[in-house]
Amino acid sequence: MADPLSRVFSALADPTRRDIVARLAVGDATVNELAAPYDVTVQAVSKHLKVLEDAGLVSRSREAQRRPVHLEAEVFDLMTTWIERYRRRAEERYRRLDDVLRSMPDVSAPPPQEGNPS
Amino acid sequence: MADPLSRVFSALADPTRRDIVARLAVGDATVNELAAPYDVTVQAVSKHLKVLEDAGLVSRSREAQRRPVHLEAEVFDLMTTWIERYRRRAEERYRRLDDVLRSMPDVSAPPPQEGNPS
DNA sequence: TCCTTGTTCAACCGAAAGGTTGAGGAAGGA
DNA sequence: TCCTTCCTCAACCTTTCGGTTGAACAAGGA
Repeated sequence: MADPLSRVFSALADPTRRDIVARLAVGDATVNELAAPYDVTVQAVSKHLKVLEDAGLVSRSREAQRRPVHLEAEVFDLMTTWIERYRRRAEERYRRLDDVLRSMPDVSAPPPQEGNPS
Repeated sequence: MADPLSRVFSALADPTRRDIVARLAVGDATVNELAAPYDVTVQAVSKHLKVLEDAGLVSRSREAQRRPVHLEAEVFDLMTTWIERYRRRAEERYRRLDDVLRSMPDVSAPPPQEGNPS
């Protein structure tokens, strides 16, 4: 899976990885510390971290034997930019439809008040 | 995969599905219309739409034989809320560390590592 | 009624994801 | 030097994912 956006979304699609991100938002941590709360092996958590690292969400440094993991906030922008773009369009489109409906001569049909278009 | 957040992130982890969302931001479309640009079968696109629907990103109505697909913008909030929360925390933490570094008398020794609750 | 169009369901396939165990590398400390 | 700690790599297993083909269902139109 080459593209960065897919990697980020995919990385955050796993609840354990989101949990790890949440934990790292508090402060840097080592793999062992991160693995403690879960009943999976340290190797599994190490794999999760690799996924997060490949997505650019996390970086690892070296400090004696330890490899402290650090959360990188910049990549989040990639997602929010994408999301905002299409959400804005969808909402504009919805608003426009709403306007059209509102400006229509009332045809005995119920008015488009509190619109749920499903 | 039960939780809604995982479903949404997972749904958008696929480039074809993001493409479909982009297409739907312009306006509603049928499965056949959505499938046209890709060289996969209509069934494959139908599956993609099911994933998007299960994530709440899309809804399908009925209109004669056609099933027009509609983009639902609300679910995006689920993601942005999550993302913003941890990005903000990460940035605060970064800013705080920055302040600490800036306010430190320049010692030649390595700085006291920032709050790591181990 | 039968046919055509649009869509979904079911079964299958290969590749990738997420987990395991076991071994190995890197960096101190005794 | 040898030992211990922390971490990653490699091989394997099972489940899920994205795709296929083939059949079926739903709703007009002839």
